[in-house]
Amino acid sequence: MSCLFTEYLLNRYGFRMGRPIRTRRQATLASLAAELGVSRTTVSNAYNRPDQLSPELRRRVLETARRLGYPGPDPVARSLRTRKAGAVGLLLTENLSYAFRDPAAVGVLEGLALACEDAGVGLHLVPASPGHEDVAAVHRAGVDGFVVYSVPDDDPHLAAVLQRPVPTVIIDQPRIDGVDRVGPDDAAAVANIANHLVELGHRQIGVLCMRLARERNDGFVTLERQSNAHFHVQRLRLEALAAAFSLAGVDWANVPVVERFDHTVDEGASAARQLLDANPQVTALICTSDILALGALAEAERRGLHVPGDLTVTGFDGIAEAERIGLTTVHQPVLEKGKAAGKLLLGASERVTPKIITLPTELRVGRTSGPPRTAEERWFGP
Amino acid sequence: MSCLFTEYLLNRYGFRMGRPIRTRRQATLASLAAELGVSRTTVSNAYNRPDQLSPELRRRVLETARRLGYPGPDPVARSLRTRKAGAVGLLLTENLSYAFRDPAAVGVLEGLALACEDAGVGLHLVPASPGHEDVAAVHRAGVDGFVVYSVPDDDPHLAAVLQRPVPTVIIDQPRIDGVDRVGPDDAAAVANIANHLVELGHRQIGVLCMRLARERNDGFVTLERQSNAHFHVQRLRLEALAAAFSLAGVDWANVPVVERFDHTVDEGASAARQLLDANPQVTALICTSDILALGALAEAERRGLHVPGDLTVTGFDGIAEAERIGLTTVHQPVLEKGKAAGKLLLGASERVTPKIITLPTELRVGRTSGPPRTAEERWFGP
DNA sequence: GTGAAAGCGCTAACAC
DNA sequence: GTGTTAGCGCTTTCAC
Repeated sequence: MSCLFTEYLLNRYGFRMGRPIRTRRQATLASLAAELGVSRTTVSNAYNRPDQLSPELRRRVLETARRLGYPGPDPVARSLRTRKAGAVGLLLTENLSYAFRDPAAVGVLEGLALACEDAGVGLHLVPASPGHEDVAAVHRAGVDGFVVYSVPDDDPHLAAVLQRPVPTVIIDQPRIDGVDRVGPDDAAAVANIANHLVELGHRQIGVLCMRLARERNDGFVTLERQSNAHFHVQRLRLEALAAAFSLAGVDWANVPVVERFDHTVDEGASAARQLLDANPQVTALICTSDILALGALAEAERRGLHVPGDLTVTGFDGIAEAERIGLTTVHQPVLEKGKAAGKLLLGASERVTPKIITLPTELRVGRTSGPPRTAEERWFGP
Repeated sequence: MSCLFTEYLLNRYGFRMGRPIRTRRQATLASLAAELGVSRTTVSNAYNRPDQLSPELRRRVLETARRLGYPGPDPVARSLRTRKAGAVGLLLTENLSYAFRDPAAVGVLEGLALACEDAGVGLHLVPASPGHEDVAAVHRAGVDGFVVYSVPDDDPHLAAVLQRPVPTVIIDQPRIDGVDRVGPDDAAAVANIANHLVELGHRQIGVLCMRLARERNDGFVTLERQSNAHFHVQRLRLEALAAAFSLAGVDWANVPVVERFDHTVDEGASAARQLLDANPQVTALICTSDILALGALAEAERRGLHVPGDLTVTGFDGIAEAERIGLTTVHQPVLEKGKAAGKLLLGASERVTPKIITLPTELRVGRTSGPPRTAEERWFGP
């Protein structure tokens, strides 16, 4: 341990235990070569092509490097020369906490990280502040490609990414012609859940959805805002719901839809409260994410509503906690989504035609959906 | 949108819609300068020091850049020149899934990411495969510093990090002299929970803990393995428990401790099963993480044990789900941990004396701990 | 098996 | 306000 410590000081400050060495951090491949009386090529080879040296010479090089506190070839200089950064960038705009608090997003992140790990490349999280239009961070990122996860179609960071001369893969949204994309079959997924509710007999429904644009609008959503949503996944889900319920005779214009900017369980609860306060007749609450659904369940409990007797609640994503409590939801393979994006990107160097990967989803009926009670049952018990 | 598409193709492949341009990707700061008949400095200034140019000239430069498909200064070349990578590396060895499945780890990640975002620097996840001793990834990472999160003290990646001439901050473990560290006051935290259980009257206890070393050992843990653990946080927690219960007259040598390599709810359940099968007399299960505790609760339910009547279960970390279900646990400010590490690192350039930050923890008594039932009560009801 | 030469693309003094 | 000069530290043909 003490050895690690000593070396750390030596490398970081250029001295051992208070005894300063000539100059702080000067060792370089060239200086090492000079010290050894060999050429820079040889030193470089000692690190990158061990088979091009005699083992003995190599040992000497490494040994001297150690003595001089040379930490090996500088990664940045190497990247410049080889034109490979050894990292892929990840852009997830609009509030980092959004990403890390959502297990579905974390799943994507994990999948992507695994794919990167397999390929031995780093994953560079681009600092894209929320309001802050600090596009510079995108320009500053030394990466061989970008993965963009679920951003609005008018995101300036996205525009900056597309300007960079490297391949890009978009997960979920937005859809851009000519750019690789990985996403679930949203329309089918939502149709599934809608049909499930229709068959159970629900006609009085309400919807809780995530943000539809970059500006905050915590409250009811007009039809216009629904169809102008800049997050096309949310737009698509609403459209699919509208289609399915219209077919069942429900007038979509009368279906209350409540939006939340922040994606948290608490916001889900408050959204449910807002919706139910104004529409107590609702028998089913469709949420466009499990997180929101978890909040809706909490609110149902607070109101003393029995689920699913008094209120059916459904989610979207299939996160672990939802599964543990038996939430009816649409499961999507988030890990695979991230992995697929990673693989697509890492293999994208040569391809010219863009690739679209659509992942399957699965309706998982749990304990939170059931037929609505009749008014009679509601008053007099089942 | 179509505009984005066109530009993307132009930048990535060097042509517009199938019409190839001279050579694929040649535009560079120098070529731009040549085209414009100005010096490279001027072009550089157009991007980095807008105040050093006439607005008119700057407009012309940017306009020409756009026409030529010049995507702005190459980040890697810039990094080489400025000696700033604009990113910090994060090392979390030993299975990435471990990190992403554990909300406590995700919290740290989030905090760190927020700190980076504030500073406008990227967060570079170093691909450190589990068994794979691919230390090269550490050497290849173009970063200005490293944060190391909870790795064993004999981790080769850690050794490689300390060899790099950049500042380093370690979160949780290991402790290394001379290296900055951020962590909770583990000993106090564990003592708290131990005293809570002692006061409730528990003397027949069992412990579920996370991996203690790099090799897998799913099962009971000898005293020797406990005191040789390479993850000092786990070692410390066990030692603190031993101290507290010994004081209460419990012979620690007889306390069953079950270890799990993988950190998942399912493994927590199986560990609980293994422990309770062999020690049915146990009245309290102390888990060194909430994840394991969640599993223990599931197993208790499966066995028909009433919590806390038949079995008390405690966790560690204070993750959101634990809070929602009322788990008795020790809460630690994971987000702050990540943030503190980030700030420490980002401000570390000038400091020479190492800094240790200890974060407070808090015992949160929930619904899963209570006094043990007497044998009589167990058979005949409360 | 080893070395010399030629940059990768950029920024930062400092002079004009 | 603009240009000249020097590298940042490395890899990579291609001769020897």
